[in-house]
Amino acid sequence: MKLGQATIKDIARELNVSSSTVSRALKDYPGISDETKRRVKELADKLNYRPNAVALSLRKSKSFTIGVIIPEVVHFFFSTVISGIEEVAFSNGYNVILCQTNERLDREKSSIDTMLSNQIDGLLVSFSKETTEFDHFSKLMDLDFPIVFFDRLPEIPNAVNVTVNDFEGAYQAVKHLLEQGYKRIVHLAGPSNLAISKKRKEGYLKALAEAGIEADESLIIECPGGNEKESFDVTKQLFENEKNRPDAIFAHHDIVAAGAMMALKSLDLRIPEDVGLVGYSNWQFSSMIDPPLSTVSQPGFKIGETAITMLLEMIDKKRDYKSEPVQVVLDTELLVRKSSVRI
Amino acid sequence: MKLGQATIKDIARELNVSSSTVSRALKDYPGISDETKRRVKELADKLNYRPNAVALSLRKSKSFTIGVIIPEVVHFFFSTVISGIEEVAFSNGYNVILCQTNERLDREKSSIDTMLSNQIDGLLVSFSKETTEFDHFSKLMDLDFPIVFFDRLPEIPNAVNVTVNDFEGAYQAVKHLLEQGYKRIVHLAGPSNLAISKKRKEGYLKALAEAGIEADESLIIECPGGNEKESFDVTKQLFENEKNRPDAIFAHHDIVAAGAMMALKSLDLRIPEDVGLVGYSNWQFSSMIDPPLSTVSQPGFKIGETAITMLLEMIDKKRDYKSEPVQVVLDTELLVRKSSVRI
DNA sequence: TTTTTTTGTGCAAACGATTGAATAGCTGTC
DNA sequence: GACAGCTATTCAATCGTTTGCACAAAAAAA
Repeated sequence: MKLGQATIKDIARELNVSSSTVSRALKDYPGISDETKRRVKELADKLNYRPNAVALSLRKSKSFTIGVIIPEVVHFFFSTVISGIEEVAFSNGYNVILCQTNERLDREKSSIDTMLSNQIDGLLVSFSKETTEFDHFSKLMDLDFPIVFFDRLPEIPNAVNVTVNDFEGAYQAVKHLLEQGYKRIVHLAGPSNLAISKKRKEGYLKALAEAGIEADESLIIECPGGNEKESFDVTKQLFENEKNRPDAIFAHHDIVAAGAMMALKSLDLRIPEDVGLVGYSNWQFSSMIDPPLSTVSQPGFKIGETAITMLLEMIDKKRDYKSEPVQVVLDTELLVRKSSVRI
Repeated sequence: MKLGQATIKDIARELNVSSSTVSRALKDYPGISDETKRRVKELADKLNYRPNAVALSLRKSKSFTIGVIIPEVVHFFFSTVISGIEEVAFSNGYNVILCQTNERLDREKSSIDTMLSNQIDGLLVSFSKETTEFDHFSKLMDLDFPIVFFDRLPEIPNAVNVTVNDFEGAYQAVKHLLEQGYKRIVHLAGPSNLAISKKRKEGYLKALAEAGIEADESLIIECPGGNEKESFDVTKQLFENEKNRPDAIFAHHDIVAAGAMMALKSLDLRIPEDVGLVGYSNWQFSSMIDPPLSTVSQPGFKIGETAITMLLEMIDKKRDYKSEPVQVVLDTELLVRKSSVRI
């Protein structure tokens, strides 16, 4: 930056004092005469002096910048998380530098590299779908570098993380479907390598088991892509045949549910009368579609807030997360809308 | 950062050479013996040396970081823009630091301040709804600091910017409604202080004028909040009365349209048979609601890409935007879906 | 008046990397 | 054997800020 920004040196030269004096005067150090302080501050004001954060970073080995790694900004859930992160970071004087991996491991690794050379003070991570080994994280953690994982959990012992109670959320959702009298419930599952997918599936299974219903493996279908096209096709195929047709769907997330909803409509099946439908994540559109989609809401903003709050505590060493690792699990909330209510 | 990151000095010490030698060896400067180069590179590799970007920034007065100011991440449109920005920035070795203003001017100003003290090389801005005077931008521009505005245009002569052709988009949308035989078309408008709102309204007016229909001011209603609740209420009130009831809506964006759609449904009005509906921005959900919403799609990703490409050119002085200011206008696309087709 | 204490400033090194200029040790030439 | 010319390396300053220590002058105590 050219920007002719005034520096401490400029002030010092102009006032015929040393840089040290200016520095101290600006920070109201004791041992500087009131007169000098006044003159320094006055000039600083006039020149619109703004401390050079880069120089400060270098000097203090602290950049007041934290890195955020997420798969994709355009996922509504992630954008709410970012919003929460931003909010707390900003009010604590931290900057947020953002990298999205587009679900790719190589991008994840190189993003971390650039961020590290930019001397970030800590990292908030929701890793990519491709990430199955976690050395690039655990190496950093061994060096005491502060990392908080959110939403997606790494297979690293004692990793500090914030997630939602996916198991419970899924359990509640399916239990609700059962209470509404639905019997043959399909689960459109997420990518099997993500912990969240497993948790949701387990919740689904538990609810069935509790109701004394034996799980039918043919009703559990993985939708790794997570787009509406995929689930449209899957659902259409599943419900085409009248014989032994399922009567409800619990989807891994709302986009998947939306695809399923369209498939059901194209088959002239009524929702919720013929088929009940519950999604996950409470995407922005869920309440606006017809019928409004029942879903499990995840507190995205809260996740972001919590994660960065913990990260800042790690950075400031206010709490020793090493001896007392923390895994925060936030509650989900089942939002019952029209798509799953038939009694 | 503790991180015991190896520095040039560490390598120098270990190898009993000076830092300068190490620096030059790493960059294959001429005048360093092959033997030394080999040893330096080998050790650098072994120590996993990574240049300190902060030190570099300070030295070179260039941070390879650009700042992005947007109103809110959770707006789908903005998140696609960010995605485009991210992509190009990353592949050019730039970092993105992100601040959302939550539509507040004070946040906007203080964000810019922090970003500047972090020595960003340039700024991409979509300013807040509250921003009505632009001194905080024009001051910077006078100092030749690179800024590109997107989506929202400041009242600054010669500001470099990227927008979509909102006028044309709105015009096409309303023309389409007219072609479908709708006659009394409501416009649920955006905040009147934003240029985009004006442009869309003008497009609406032009289409009407062309069709020889006199604009009825009572059919143009501002929805400054832009949430579905607001437009729900407005729409309900407008359509409640059978007498002289409007027969179509052109909404300032899809959320507003979605609110209107719910209101219409609650009045048992059929879409598109009784009332036609077109939104704006092609939010993710628009294709998934029932009926699927016709809308004007804005190329968010492309906007991001274009804006940062121009910014990088300004930063690298590849092009002189000062003598030849540029205002890029990207085309929108009318996506005709069910909500507006009745013939 | 001399010594001690206080007050206000300045010096210089440091953070990590770069870079123009200086220098040391060669080899080769006349 | 003196000196030019080359190669490989080091010196030192620089970017903007902070901070331990030294130091001078003035004020207070002896």
